[in-house]
Order: sequence, then structure tokens, then C-alpha cells
Amino acid sequence: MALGKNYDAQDCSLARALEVIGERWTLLVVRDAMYGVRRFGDFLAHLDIPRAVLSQRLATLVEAGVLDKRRYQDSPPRDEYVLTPVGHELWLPVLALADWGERHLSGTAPRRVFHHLACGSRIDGTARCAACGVQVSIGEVEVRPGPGLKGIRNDPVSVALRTPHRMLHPIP
Amino acid sequence: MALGKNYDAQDCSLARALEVIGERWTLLVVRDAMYGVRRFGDFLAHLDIPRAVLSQRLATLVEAGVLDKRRYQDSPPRDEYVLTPVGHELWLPVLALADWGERHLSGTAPRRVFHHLACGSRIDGTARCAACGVQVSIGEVEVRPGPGLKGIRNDPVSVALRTPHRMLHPIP
DNA sequence: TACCATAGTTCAATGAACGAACCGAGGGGG
DNA sequence: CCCCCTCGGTTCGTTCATTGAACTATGGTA
Repeated sequence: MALGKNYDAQDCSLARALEVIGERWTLLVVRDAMYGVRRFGDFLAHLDIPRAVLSQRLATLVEAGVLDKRRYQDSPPRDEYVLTPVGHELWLPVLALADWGERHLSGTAPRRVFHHLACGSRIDGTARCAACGVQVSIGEVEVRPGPGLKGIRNDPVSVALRTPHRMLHPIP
Repeated sequence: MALGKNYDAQDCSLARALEVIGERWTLLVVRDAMYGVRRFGDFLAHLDIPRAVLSQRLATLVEAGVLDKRRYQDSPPRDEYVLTPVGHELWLPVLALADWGERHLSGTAPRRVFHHLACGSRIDGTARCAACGVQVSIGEVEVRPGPGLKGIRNDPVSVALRTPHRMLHPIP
């Protein structure tokens, strides 16, 4: 979103954030990374995003310190993209946005529900556990398929998320 | 963001939300509406956004039920854009995003701080009052200029926000 | 050697954003 | 009555980003 036509004049932290995660596809890439997607091909298959755009978005996120690109095997050389601690903290905004979309746009039952690993209770739109009352970080969360989920897609990521899955843990 | 090249295949409430508020400029328009901006010209002056884009974004937000367009005087006929209850609930996502940007991207002191009107204490990134411990809705919040704010702009909105201002209350 | 998998890059066509100019309804002053 | 101003847009040519298909590079496997 850079290149002169950006939000620089805004002197606002929301505008700063949008410079990094406000471009088309970017937040969906982050969401997938939270689910545990790490490989180029898995992002590609799950998002139906043009390869060139995915490549550019991953690079932007790495540069911004949201993702870390690291070698996970040498032969053949393969890299994976993993959320950094800064990326982990996007958990709250992402959850809040998804919760808003769920409540005001979808009109059906939730597609995915998030549970506190420690106690199994659901967490709300601010990542608070209904039972414990504590703020739950993304590492302590499990995603489960919700009643509103339609199992349309058959890419590896969609298939893996049809059963409960711990956030951040690698898919598949 | 519509027209075939959208996020429809995603069956995800985050993607649904991004269809509405994920386009360039849209969330900044919503932020301004939260500050109390209501008139076309004020959005224009504060955002430095092309008129055509602003016009289109406002129409999209009205159609999505985030903003309400209403006549506030008849001679000459003038309309204003006001947040609906659905728009009010974007408070949490917007605050969470701004908080993330503040903590991880700006590197300076906060530009704006949000206080609970009832008690005067600051609220955190999940809109919880530090003192009361309650979730604070946007109507009970006051924005104040923070130590990191640089008073560069001189449009009516920027000027009004250089002093404490109650969220949603009309500017100027 | 041929073939496959992964992770990209390149490129032409399309669509969106930009910014300047224009438009129209309605005052207000002279 | 005429001119000019404001507000809230629309129009339009240029520039920029996205799309989707084809191509490249590297290394492994049969």
C-alpha cells in the first residue's frame, strides 16, 4: 500500500496498521498462518489467491515482522512462513473482526468456534474465556468447526480444519 | 470488493467482514465516523481521499448497514452520514487494530488515548476500563490527544481532536 | 533420462484508484 | 436579476494493482 499514495499523512496508528495488514488478501493470509498454514502451496490452495499476489504479500509481512521466513529442510531447500510474536498479537484484531462479521453479516450459525484449551469453554470476541474470565492468547486456543460451516472446499487446510485443531500448530 | 474477484469462496466470517470494511480507505472512514465526522466535506478534508472514492465508500457502508445517510436540513438540502448500531460494534475491531499498530509499528508514545467517561480511566485494547473492569461501548468513551500526537493537519477534524472529544459526538 | 513437486517470476489484460475538472442545486450580495 | 460561493457529488484520462495463465528454477524420484 506504499508508494506515495499511502496513509502517511494520517498520523494515526490505525492507518499505520492498515499500511501493513490493510491490503487485499493480507489479513486472510494472517488468518491462515494463525490456523497453522506455513507453506506457499497451502496458502495458495486454501485462499485461491494469484501466486504473484501471495508472493508479494508474504514478502510484505516478513518485512513488517509479522511473519518469519525460515528454512525447514535443506534437500530440497524449503522455506516456511511462521507468525512472529508480533503476528501473534494480531489475534485480537482478527478475532474481533471475524466476530463482527459473524454477528452482523453471516446471519447463520457460527462457522468456527474458538475454545480455551485449558478449560474447554468458548472464548468471546475479545478473546476472554467464558469460564475462566482470562484473556486467552492464541497459543492456548483450539478452533473447532461450528454448526454454520459448509464443507465445500477440499484443499488440505479446509480438510484439516473440519476437526478440532490447535491454533498455530502446523497444518496439515 | 465484489464482482467475481471477491472472497466468496472463503466461507469465513473474517472474509465476510473484509468484503465490507476491507477495501482501501473504508476503515479510516469508519474511524472518522466514530470520531463524530458526519459530512462529506469533513471526511474529504481529513482523509485526503479522492472524492469519487469517498463517495463510493460511503455508499457501500450505507448499503452494508454500517452508516445511515440522513437529511439534517432541507434548505439547502444536506445529508449526513451517521454510524448505525452495527457500525458502533466495529469499535472493538478498530480499537484492537489501532492498539496493535500503536504497540508494534509507531515506536513512539500513543497519538490518542481513550478514556472511560464514567470514571476517567484509560481503556485497553479490548475496550476494558482499567479501573472499572467493564467493557466500555464507544458511546461512553472520550478521545484525548496523546503525547505522541504531532499536530500537523489543520482541517476542522484534526483541530477539533486536539482537545478531548466524546466519541460519536458531532465534529466540529 | 524423463518426470514430478515446490516455490516462485513474468506478462498481457482488466479493473480500481488518483486527481483535476466539471456539474447542479441552492443560497447571498450587489 | 446576475454573479459568485458552498456543498456534494460525477466524469474522465492517467497511473497503478490484481488477475490468471504461462514460464522458470531447483532438486528429487523412477
